[in-house]
Amino acid sequence: MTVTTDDRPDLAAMLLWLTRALIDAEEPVLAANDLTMWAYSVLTALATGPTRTQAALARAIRADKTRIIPVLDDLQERGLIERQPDPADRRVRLLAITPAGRRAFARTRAGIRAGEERVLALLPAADRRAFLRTLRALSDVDDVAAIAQPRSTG
Amino acid sequence: MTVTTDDRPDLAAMLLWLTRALIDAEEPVLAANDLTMWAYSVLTALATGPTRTQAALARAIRADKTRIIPVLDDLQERGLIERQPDPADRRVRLLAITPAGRRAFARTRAGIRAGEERVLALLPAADRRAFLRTLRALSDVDDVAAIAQPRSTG
DNA sequence: TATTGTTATACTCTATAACTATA
DNA sequence: TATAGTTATAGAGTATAACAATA
Repeated sequence: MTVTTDDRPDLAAMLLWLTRALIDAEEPVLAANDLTMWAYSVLTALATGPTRTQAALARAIRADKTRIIPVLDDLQERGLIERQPDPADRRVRLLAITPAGRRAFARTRAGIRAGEERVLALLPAADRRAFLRTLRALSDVDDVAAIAQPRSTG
Repeated sequence: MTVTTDDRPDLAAMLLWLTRALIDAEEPVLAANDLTMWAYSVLTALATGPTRTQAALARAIRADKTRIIPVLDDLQERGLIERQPDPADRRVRLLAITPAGRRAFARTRAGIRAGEERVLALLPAADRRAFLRTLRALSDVDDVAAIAQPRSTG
């Protein structure tokens, strides 16, 4: 035989179902902290990364630049982030998370991580470590989509 | 310290990015075979599972029952599936994949698996095996969302 | 000429409600 | 009274185009 047909669902299908289930499970946690998934995504990027401008933020969280504007408006109104004009480039608005924003982020992430722990607890410790390590490696890959294309090394 | 804050992105975030990249990569394969993601999903269920009715199919692929009707119409018109009234229950229409549908499915899945192989090839063989095994275990879990909820064991 | 941020709009996707025909 | 399948519609989510300000 020329092709090995593993008797398993497609990789993307398995990933999609698992991801959807986790995101569904996180919804109540986000709601309890008055955050949408996008708002949490923004706080995460500002709390953990060097993001400064809105364009950089949009790239960091893989969102359209127009997508996040209402989100930023809301977070700013609630005092969770700050937006200040950049004196060096007056087109740009510099973003920063506030102490209140950092607290909201920490609280929310703790809830989300707790839910993830309950799922990961289904796995033997060694499997769990290996899974997280490999998943992290794959999600660190620059352009998975390009690698999946034929002749991507042209 | 009471809580271990792993220095990593949230599980769901890593999964979501990886999944999106894979699905993006599969789009050209699906297009080359004149199938949407939902159509491929339907063919997969009918080719690999015991699905018989539309309601069962909708449950199997986690879609709303109204969601798949235009998809079934199209697949039937193209001769890739058959829909026949069930003599035992005249409300029901029994679904079946045709030989042509089976060929289209096999061809498409081969293309999708090839793309997945290129991504999985980034991993050491042992990591790859462990990742697939664990992912399969997690995606086989009945209700991940319920497990992620606090007090789910009531 | 290109980029940042913004608004408005159009488009896609999905769920909801309402219906029929059967059970 | 409940279920399978269908249709039409409304809602949410997203991207696109066009704009003003600045580089």
